[in-house]
Amino acid sequence: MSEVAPLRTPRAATLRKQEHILRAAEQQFARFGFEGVSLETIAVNIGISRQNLLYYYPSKEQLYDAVLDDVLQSWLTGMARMAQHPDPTTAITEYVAAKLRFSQERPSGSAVFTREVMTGAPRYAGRLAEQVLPHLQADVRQFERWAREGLIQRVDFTHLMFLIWACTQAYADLAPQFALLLGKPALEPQDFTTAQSLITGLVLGRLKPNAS
Amino acid sequence: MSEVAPLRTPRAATLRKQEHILRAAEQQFARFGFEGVSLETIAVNIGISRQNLLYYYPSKEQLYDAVLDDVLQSWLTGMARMAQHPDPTTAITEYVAAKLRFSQERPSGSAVFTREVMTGAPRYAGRLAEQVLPHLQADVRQFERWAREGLIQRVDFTHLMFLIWACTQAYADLAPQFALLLGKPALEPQDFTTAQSLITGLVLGRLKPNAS
DNA sequence: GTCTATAAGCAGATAGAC
DNA sequence: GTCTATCTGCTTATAGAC
Repeated sequence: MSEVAPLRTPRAATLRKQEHILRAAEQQFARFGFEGVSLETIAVNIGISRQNLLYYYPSKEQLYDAVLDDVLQSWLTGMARMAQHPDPTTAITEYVAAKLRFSQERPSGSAVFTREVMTGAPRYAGRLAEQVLPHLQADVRQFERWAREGLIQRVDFTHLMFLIWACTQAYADLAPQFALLLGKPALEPQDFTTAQSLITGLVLGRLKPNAS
Repeated sequence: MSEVAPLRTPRAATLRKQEHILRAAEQQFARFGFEGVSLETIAVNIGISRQNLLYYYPSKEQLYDAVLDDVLQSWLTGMARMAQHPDPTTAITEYVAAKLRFSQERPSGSAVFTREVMTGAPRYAGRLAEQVLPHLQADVRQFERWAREGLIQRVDFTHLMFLIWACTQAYADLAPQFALLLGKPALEPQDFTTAQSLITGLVLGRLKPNAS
């Protein structure tokens, strides 16, 4: 009976260590994908042994799933927020800004997702459909509402969301390439500002009611 | 002396087999990245042995380099073509169309690149700067010329190219996710048509001289 | 909780027979 | 050119001492 308590309520130190492992794993999976990462690399990266890592996450697959779940939550909140704004200009501007901020502050999160999708999402197709699809549909319905109210032009809003994702995620996934071609070691805050106004301008310009 | 000929001019069968290996490798590297692919998998995929594959490509790294080089050539021709068109509307429309066609017909090629870039392009940073950068600069100069002639609005053309790449490549790299969210097993020709008019509309709408 | 030791398997690459 | 055999090293995972 004295065994029950420690199992149900892990100590703060345990939670912190799990979080630490999770972040290190996110960065490694982002760069090399599930198959390309060794638990040894993740472990030494944060100064623990491979065996100790396996104590906290019993298998490589469970660790990977935990990383994906952690990233997904950050994604969905942004999508949920857009469906609530009454004004399309504000909603879109803030959504693009939030998505780009995520790319800037946590590029690994975006990259893990992109890699998973590129392999055909074998480990994640289910959760993708169950959790992302409802939010996507809610956002598309919001676009349709704005269109009916005459606030925006009508286009294929699902594909428009795909393109917003593509543009904002590129500033995480393809950041090394962009930086290289800009002749700098890494993207600077100014590049994200430029990207934000450019992406927002592209989308809002196309949706403006009086435009063709 | 009779040894020289076969070494210098490989027979047609050899060339065909190299090409066969190259295509199989491209698909595997696209899905699983350099570290995630085994030569065994590539070999059995086309019905040869791992050792026989190593006869044609002496190492995994040389095979990977050959794949990247093959893909890069297809990329650069499209970029070179845009710098030649006198009319921005035609040039941009055709560039987007060509880029999307590549994503549709050869998604693996795009994915190998994206994966390489996402790992920080350790094997490819040099060639990226040497071969892609000149074409990017030529295209940006063409945009600047159009802007001086009053044919288009002035924006940050380098980042605009980044966004065009992001949008068009997403229809290769993220195609599985898009298809899943659209409720179909794979993207259909109609989806690429929708994407093409949407992307072209976004870019041309923003560059239209009389728009803000 | 963290360690050492080790199992069991697969990777890339080479040597040499045919 | 294609094969069998083999080397070396690294991978995930487990067993068990402390």
